[in-house]
Amino acid sequence: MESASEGQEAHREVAGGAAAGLSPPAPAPFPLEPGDAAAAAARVSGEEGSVAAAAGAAADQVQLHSELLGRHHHAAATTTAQTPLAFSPDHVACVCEALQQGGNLDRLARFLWSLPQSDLLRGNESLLKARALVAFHQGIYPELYSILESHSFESANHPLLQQLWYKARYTEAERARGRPLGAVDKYRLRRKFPLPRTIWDGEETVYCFKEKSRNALKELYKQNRYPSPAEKRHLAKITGLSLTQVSNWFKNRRQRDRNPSETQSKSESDGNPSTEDESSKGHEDLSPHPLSGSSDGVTNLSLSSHMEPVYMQQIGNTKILSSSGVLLNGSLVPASTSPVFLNGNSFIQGPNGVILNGLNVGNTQTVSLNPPKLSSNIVSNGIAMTDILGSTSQDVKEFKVLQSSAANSAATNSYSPSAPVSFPGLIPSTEVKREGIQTVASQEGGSVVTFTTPVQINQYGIVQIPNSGANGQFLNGSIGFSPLQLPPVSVAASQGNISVNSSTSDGGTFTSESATVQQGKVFLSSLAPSAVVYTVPNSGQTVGSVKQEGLERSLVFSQLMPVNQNAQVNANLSSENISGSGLHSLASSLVNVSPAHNFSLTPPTLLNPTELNPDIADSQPMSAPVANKSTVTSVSNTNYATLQNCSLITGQDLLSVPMTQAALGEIVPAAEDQVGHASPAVHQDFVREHRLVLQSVANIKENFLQNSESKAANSLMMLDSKSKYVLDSMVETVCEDLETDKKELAKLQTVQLDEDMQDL
DNA sequence: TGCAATGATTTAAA
DNA sequence: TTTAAATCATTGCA
Repeated sequence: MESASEGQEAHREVAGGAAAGLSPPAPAPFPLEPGDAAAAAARVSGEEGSVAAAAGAAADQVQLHSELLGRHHHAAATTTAQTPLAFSPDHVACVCEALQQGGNLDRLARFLWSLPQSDLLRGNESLLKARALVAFHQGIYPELYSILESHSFESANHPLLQQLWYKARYTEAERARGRPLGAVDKYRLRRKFPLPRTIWDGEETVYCFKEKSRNALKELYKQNRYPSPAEKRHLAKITGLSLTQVSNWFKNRRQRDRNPSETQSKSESDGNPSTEDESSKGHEDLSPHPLSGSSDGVTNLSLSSHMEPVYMQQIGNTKILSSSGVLLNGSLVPASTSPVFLNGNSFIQGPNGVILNGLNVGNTQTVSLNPPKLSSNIVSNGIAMTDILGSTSQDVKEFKVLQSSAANSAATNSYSPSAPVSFPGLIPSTEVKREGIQTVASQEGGSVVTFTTPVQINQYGIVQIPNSGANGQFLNGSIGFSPLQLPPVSVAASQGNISVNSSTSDGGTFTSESATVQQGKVFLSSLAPSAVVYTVPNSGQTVGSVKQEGLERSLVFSQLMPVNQNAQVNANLSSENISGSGLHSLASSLVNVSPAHNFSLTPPTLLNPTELNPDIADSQPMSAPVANKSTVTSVSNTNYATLQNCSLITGQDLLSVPMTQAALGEIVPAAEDQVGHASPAVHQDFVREHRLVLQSVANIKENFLQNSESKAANSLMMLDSKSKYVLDSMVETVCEDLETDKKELAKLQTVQLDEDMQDL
């Protein structure tokens, strides 16, 4: 039985068949009536009456057989076993099938009875199936069981034979008990008499769904509780379930998450505490959204340096670790203490530990941050704040800004789609659909600006404000939209929207769909593959500061960082996660990095980026693998400092390009190694990130390749094209001019883009 | 055998 | 058409 519905349907079919077509067991078989086989053969050959050559030949054979039958009938019956076979085995099978399909089991019984006991027919599956049908029809259940157990049937015949098996068991039990069986009785019979492997594929099922199907459903659910029809179809395809079953599963899952008190099972929710947490937190208040993100996609981790549970979240291509009380890429994880706000690509930990982007920084490698103060926390949703060069409030007056300032009490009230109340000072993220990005940004001043004309974003990450003239009214992100993150095609936004139709990107790392407006300025930003931006809440001083010390090559903030071969494994996945998901394998791998150096962020002082790192001023080329210095490229003057370009830029990093496919569709086979890494042959199910990681870490690759099927399913999770938008206020970023770096990066990325396009 | 978990179905609403 | 909600039917387990 493949599923509950199928099982139920199967039972109904069997019952119906018993009522309509399966008459009580026939008496002793009697000879085949002349013409039966001919008619059957004609039906098989085509329409009845349409004479074909094959049908004619079959008719001849039938005539021959009839003659044999006649002789047999009028002669000694003992000659049957010695009667030469008049039909070929194929013909016999053909007739059997035809009679089965015609539902004429009496005739089928006669036909079988008439056949010689020829070795040629022994093992003929159609014949065996016919014999099983007849045995069932006649109530000779031991023979039925024997037939079903004695031959390994093709999977195509399994459903029918399974029905026979169960129905026979039911009938036997009913006769023994003298009463009809209830559903539970039948179920217990099914458990008591499991299907023989000869008519069952052997795949274990749990509640009718195969475990791998359930895992696939769970994985997608973590990413997206409201899958699109296309996603549902794809999921149905890869799970072997029907679209209805997939829909029902999501429907039930959502419902039961909403009503944990009624149905929530603590034992069955993936062992994932965040799932329960989320359900109990009323995230369902959110309107349906393609990517809920939130804490659903969280894997419980145990970090040696951390007493609190640490969750791994994957949004698109972004893997995020967080302790409780961390705002992750727009998802709020409530905490009573030490909230840490992370942008999508980096990890920062509060006073009790360090989590960097994919890095589990152990006790010996620390990133010291000033104890954050909730009252001044602002979230940068994985985006690098980008200023508008030369812009003024007038310049951006066409942006529509919805007030959403956490620090501004007057503005905070109206904004609570997903914000737990226990997170004061945080500005919750806003779900913005990709296809129609509604920019809802916070602004300290509360002004409202609206785009009346499209905003254009060129391939160099420049967002041009319409009607702004040619004198630099751009949304320029020094680490903004990279050529690879946005297609070279400018995209337009309708009025009131900032629409970034990043058709070539689907990875969660693509945070280009971000906009922030504050203090009359518009920030459109994105993370370059090598850039990291994190916001450090401080004590509320007007000038924040960041100091970095000894941040060398080994400290990598890139999402896809080279994994240190000497990495210390500090993450322990739960058994379920380990067993079921390659994604988790990846995730665990990503945290297995042990930076060799420490750096600290000291109490605030306004630092000039150049002072912090002269390399910036020198515009050290980013041609891989360089950029080995951490750089603070901007310092907020509103309590937040932004670090950028802290990455160790390597070839891998530069090629850390998210998948270019648009949705949860086909897994795009990975192009061959772009930069000549050590692992040219990579499983094609992997998305590019996987591949790149694998290229870097051979031993991880082995883990990934253990189960390609699950990897494909997990890869799906990384392809969600939707991004969350964190709207913040009070964040002002000073962007550095990294044009030189950008150009170098652009070169490399352009090459990659070309190859991506070829992949597409 | 009871009960919880889980899949399917029905109904109403948007 | 999709969703939530309620409910039924089936499954799994102690």
